[in-house]
Amino acid sequence: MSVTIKDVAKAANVSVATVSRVLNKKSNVSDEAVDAVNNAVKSLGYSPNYLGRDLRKSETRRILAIIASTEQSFYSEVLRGMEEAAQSKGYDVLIATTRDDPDHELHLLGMLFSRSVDGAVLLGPKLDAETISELAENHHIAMCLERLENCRVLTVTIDNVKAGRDAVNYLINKGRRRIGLITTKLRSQSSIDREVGYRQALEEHGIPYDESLVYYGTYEAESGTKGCAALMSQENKPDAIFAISDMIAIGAMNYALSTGINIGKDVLFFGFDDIQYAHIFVPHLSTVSQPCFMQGKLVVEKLIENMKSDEPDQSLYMLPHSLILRETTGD
Amino acid sequence: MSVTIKDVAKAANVSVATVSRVLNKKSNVSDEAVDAVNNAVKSLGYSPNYLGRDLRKSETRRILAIIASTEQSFYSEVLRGMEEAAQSKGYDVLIATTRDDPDHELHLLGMLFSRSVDGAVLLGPKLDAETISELAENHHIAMCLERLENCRVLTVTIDNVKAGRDAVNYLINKGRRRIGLITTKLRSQSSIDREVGYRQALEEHGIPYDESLVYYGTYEAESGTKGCAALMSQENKPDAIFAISDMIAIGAMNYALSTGINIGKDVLFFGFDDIQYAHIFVPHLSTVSQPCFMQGKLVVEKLIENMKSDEPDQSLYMLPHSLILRETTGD
DNA sequence: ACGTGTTTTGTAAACGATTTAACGATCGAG
DNA sequence: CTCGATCGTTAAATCGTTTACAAAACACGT
Repeated sequence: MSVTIKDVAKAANVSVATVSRVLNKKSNVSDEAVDAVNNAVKSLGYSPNYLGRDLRKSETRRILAIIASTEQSFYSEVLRGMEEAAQSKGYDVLIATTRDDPDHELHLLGMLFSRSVDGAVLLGPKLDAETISELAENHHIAMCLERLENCRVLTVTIDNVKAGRDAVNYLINKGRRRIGLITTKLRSQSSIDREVGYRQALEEHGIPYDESLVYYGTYEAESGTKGCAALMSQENKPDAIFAISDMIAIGAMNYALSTGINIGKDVLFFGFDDIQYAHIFVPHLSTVSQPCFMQGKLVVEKLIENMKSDEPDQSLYMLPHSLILRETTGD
Repeated sequence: MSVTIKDVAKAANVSVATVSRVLNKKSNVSDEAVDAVNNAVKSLGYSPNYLGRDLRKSETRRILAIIASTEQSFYSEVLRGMEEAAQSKGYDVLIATTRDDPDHELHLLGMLFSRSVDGAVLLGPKLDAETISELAENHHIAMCLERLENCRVLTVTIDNVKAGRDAVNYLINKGRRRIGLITTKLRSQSSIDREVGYRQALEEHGIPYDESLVYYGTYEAESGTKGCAALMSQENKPDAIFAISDMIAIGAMNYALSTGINIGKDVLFFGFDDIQYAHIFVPHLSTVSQPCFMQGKLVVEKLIENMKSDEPDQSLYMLPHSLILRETTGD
């Protein structure tokens, strides 16, 4: 059917071993042989079957990035970082989506178990810590953006507790005391951490925690709108709102805009992630910025190191975040 | 090193053929053998090496989606459609990004040439029509969202000419005569087509084409802002603006908002794509909606059909679009 | 006991590459 | 002139599966 290394060997009048050596730029091969092989390759339009090659070498030089969906443009920079690191080591990055289904996530990890990729990075896993820990014992798995409590897996993320604390501290230092929190009911560790940070900031300043200022919704913008409406329609209105994602913050601001609230004066808004729209939406949103590119780069670098070593690094790396101050905090 | 089918065979006291038969749920194998194999598999923690399997069967049941970057959340629905179709036929979808580099796009297609995937779908290719046509002669390639002039490749997209015409006709029917166009300098076929549609609509209504109403920029929101500023600061101001993407339209509206223009009355705005932010941004954006999910689904269905047939379908399928009317056209 | 037909099993040959071991040729040194 | 080292090359083993083919086991009617 299709042209194999044998056909090339025949056409070049050498053995398959010689063809292989030429293709892999090994030494010990005469100039004439090199030319003959290259000509044969070109004239036959040969390209090597990697299934055969990978089987023999038992490595594919491919890494799988498993994400929930491509919807969050937020992942984009992380993936770029991953690709940068991968490329510099001669690896490719493939992406697959779990559609928020743990079973499908497991199915995708099957590519790892069945040797179709050399390693996998989970960005926002749906599987539980124990399952992942066990799988990571025998396969090269890492996590990025999210950490999991008690998970024995190489992880690269930021300190979400501190980030939440920093954001809320900033609002407090701006003289605000009644700070609303809009978060999610279904909790990822990062949203839990951010809420913990929120509480710590209040505590540091002796502000009592008030559950009427906290709204639990979903990750959608609409949920932010609802949350803002709920918080604003009660007696004890907040004078600032911290949303655990920019999307939620933008939804919340939509409500504020529609009711004539002066954003940045009457009520301050703080988001999280610094997505593209955070500085397109008017008024521009103050937010916490994660080093996305660096996280992606680091996790792949460490993962590849692990693939070479037999004493795998299971550390938790936390990269520094920063506050981006824009109009919604009056800056 | 790792456990193979041979180890399982030994542990279960049967031949490798029997193990293979059990694993592939073939008939003609006794219940005792099935049990013995399953137990061995479980106790050894065996999972089959797909490199061996794929090599033997010379198929991987994987399809590669090649996109420019994961930034455009726009692709998300298309990919979901692709996955839906793929899954129902027992295929997986992998995603890889070209980073707008034709060389890298070719490198990724290498996965197809080297039999690491069975087919590839290009979403917004950087390679030229002739190159793609040639490659498609010997490999299973399809295109989605974008078409290429004179490209002999299975393609699923919408009729961008008609879509552009429909959008502009709508503005004209709202009584507008000076309709601005904000498009891009670096042209994809779809943006060319949309501009053609713009001209056709003007012509149909006897409105002369006025090049001072057309701005050529980039795909960024900022470019929309600049474009709007340019169009609005001249003498012959437009009374409506058609942007070839929502992102550009939102950027354009940012300028309008900052200068107190009454969007939806003084100036109407029409976007393209119906991205998530089109109905989050205030005022809500009127736009052209593509059947993203369906395009993804169809292209994979047709591609898989092609993989089974030896007379590959190279048709151009154009799915119907629709106009979404919101506040920016006064609806 | 024997042939016949039906399951169930095992053996061995692929699949397409890399790599090891072995070979003959060439060359320099003693 | 011979021996050992070096170089270019080849034949064959190997990677982990699937599967065509053959053999074995079993059931059954005669």
